[in-house]
Amino acid sequence: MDFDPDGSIDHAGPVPPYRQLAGILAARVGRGDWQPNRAIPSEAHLVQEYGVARATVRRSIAVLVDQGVLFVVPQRGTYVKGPALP
Amino acid sequence: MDFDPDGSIDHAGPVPPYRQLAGILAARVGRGDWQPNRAIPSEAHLVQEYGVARATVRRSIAVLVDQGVLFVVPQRGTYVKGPALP
DNA sequence: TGATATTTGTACGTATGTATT
DNA sequence: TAATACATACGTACAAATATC
Repeated sequence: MDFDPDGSIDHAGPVPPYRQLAGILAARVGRGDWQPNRAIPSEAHLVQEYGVARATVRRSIAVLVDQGVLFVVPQRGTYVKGPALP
Repeated sequence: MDFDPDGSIDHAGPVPPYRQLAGILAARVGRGDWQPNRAIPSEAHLVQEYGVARATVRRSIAVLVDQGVLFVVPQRGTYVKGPALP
């Protein structure tokens, strides 16, 4: 599955929003919207930007954490995974 | 962490309910309440039995699926993982 | 020192969809 | 046809840690 980094969420289609958002965010990481070891927008921001519930945002992030694309620092933010820091 | 298979959920303590329930269910599996390749009670049943939200039950199950204790068959039920069937 | 804002963690309840029985 | 069971999503609330002022 390939997603458009500039796409929006389709609440009617067969692909659940959390998968769409995971794909969109992954595409944005791949495009370089956010650099390695830098924070992506907060969950609250993504809720506003994509018009989904926070639980949906968190589920999308969980998918990408599982895939090794992002990592979360509690009470700090969610970051783009990069090469190990020396 | 070890949990009492006959314990209940403490909503006040420091251990979040989803972890408590995961521990309790794991203890019940270990004790043999449910046999391998047999279904455990439904999510709705566990909601009633332990007095937590369904999201909490699902989160507990997700932990145990991740640990290889249970597996889920959509629209069928949640099962105790056992040795591979011949 | 204290207060406030931000951010993620957890939990609740409710609703609808889909597949199976 | 109806009931059951899991999948997904919404909104809301409060806690805890961190950052800032």
